[in-house]
Amino acid sequence: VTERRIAHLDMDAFYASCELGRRPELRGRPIAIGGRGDPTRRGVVTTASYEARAFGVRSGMALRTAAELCPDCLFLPVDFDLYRDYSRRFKAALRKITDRIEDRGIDEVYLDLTGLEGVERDRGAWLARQLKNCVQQATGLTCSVGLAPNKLLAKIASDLNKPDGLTVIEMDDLERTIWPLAAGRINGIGPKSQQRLTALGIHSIGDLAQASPALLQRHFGERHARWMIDCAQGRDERALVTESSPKSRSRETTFERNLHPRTDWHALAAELARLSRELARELALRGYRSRTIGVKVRFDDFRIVTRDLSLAQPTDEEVAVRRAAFECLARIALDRRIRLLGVRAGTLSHRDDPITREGSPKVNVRKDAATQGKGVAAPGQMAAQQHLPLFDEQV
DNA sequence: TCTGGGGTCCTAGGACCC
DNA sequence: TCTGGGGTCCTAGGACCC
Repeated sequence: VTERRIAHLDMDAFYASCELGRRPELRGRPIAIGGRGDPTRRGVVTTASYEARAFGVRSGMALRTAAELCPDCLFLPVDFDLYRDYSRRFKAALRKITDRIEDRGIDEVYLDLTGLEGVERDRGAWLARQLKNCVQQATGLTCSVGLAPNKLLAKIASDLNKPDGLTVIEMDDLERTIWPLAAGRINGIGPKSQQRLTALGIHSIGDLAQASPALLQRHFGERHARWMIDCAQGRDERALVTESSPKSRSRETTFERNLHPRTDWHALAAELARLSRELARELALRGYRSRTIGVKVRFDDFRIVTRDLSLAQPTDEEVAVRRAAFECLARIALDRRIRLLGVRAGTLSHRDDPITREGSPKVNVRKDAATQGKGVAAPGQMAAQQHLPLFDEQV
């Protein structure tokens, strides 16, 4: 059994780099990409150039906050079409080296270099350099590559020397290089898990490796604990996932100001209709049909509520999507101002798929505040019911 | 007016079926 | 009267990732 050689490739400050590729005269200036490119409006930074990062600007930060930290920062609106184009180009270029590629979003991939020509010479470092050259030639952009015996370590490695990095990690490097890192550097350990680990006195990956398995099991369950221990030991046997079909599609909007469920009902309903229309059009365009339509609401206190509805038959039609979406919304008790509204289509099948099941889905009504019918209906609920016919018939 | 938009996967209870 | 054990589907929420 020969050890695998897995690379993780991550584009550097991707959105910002794409913008600079199109407007090189901005090079050297602090720039931040996010929202509509207007820091007085609602939105967050998706990517900051390294010059902007020097001022403390980070992704996820409110645009307004970024503008305060870095008054000279240039703000640009998100242009997904441009980034998708760059994304296609670097992935197509890499595909000439190997087709064993796992797509991890717009700016990341894993590649399995095991057995490729030239890989045995220096454990893959030369090939990893070729990956970087290849991306550079195809896009003019830099990336960072991690090379390791598995995905877990390759991912950690690619993050160690950014930007324009190339980092090789072997099993022998585990204690020296990996164990000192925070547990949150493991892909899959996010803020919540990190906080729970900290409460147990576990900070680094090394702490995790030496923690009592029984303790971890008590706090995280058998499966999760097993997984964390394996990660801390650098163990990861997962193969690359080179093919996958989408599970869901969605559309959502954060309003410029929080909307009142009653006084702003017209705007809310119009937005739900618009999102439904866009979603249906996308389904039809891509040849998908959905059997589960859902709605998501984020209130002004950031609480998120979702409602799903399974349909008798999969659909890609605007009217069916909209009707289901309004039914879902009517089941949510709208007792606060609304910040975000979204529509989701799940349980996707393809136009050409054979029909796998027929008949109606099970009726399974969950008891929640809006469906119990006790007492007075919430204002939003009444509004939703009142306006349902209007938007159902509107084309 | 701090906190986007688009995804995946997991869990868990109840319904329902065998 | 009391007692089962899967297995799947549906729904809601939550963690996490890019």
